Amino acid sequence: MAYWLMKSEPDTFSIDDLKARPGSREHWDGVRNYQARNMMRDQMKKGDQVFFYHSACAEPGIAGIATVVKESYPDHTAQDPESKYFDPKASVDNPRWFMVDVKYKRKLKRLIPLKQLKENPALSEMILVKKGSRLSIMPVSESEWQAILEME
DNA sequence: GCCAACGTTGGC
DNA sequence: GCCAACGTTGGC
Repeated sequence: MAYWLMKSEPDTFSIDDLKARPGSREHWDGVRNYQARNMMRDQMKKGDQVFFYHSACAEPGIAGIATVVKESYPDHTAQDPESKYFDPKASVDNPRWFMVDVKYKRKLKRLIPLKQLKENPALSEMILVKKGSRLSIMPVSESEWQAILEME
């Protein structure tokens, strides 16, 4: 089992929104970055654990935990001209973009702010805290996962 | 295959 | 809303 971190803008889709979905599960559509896509498509497995990160908001940080419940399949929003994620280069034969399904597990006891993640020496190598990193999906090592849980 | 121009992310 | 840092696009 692997650990991941996935970013979402809470104004669009927050941890509470995930919890409120039918079955508390949702497909993770809209990823339009190749690095993030490749990890989702090739490496994310059912049962993997995910930190749900709130980005581009007043208080960026880790809000909760989700579980991967369905492995990668084509992101249909890429083929929908009405979608803001529409990609004219995507097709049924060449979907180009993929997504997984995740299920709400729990919220952390408190939101762990990015600021505090940056201050934790155990997390100094985390992609999230590296300058200029914009990856919306990234692997988290087991030691980083544990270190973050200890900050709860 | 280079690289300038453009678009996006996301913290602040 | 600003803007630094990246990623992507497309002309050549």
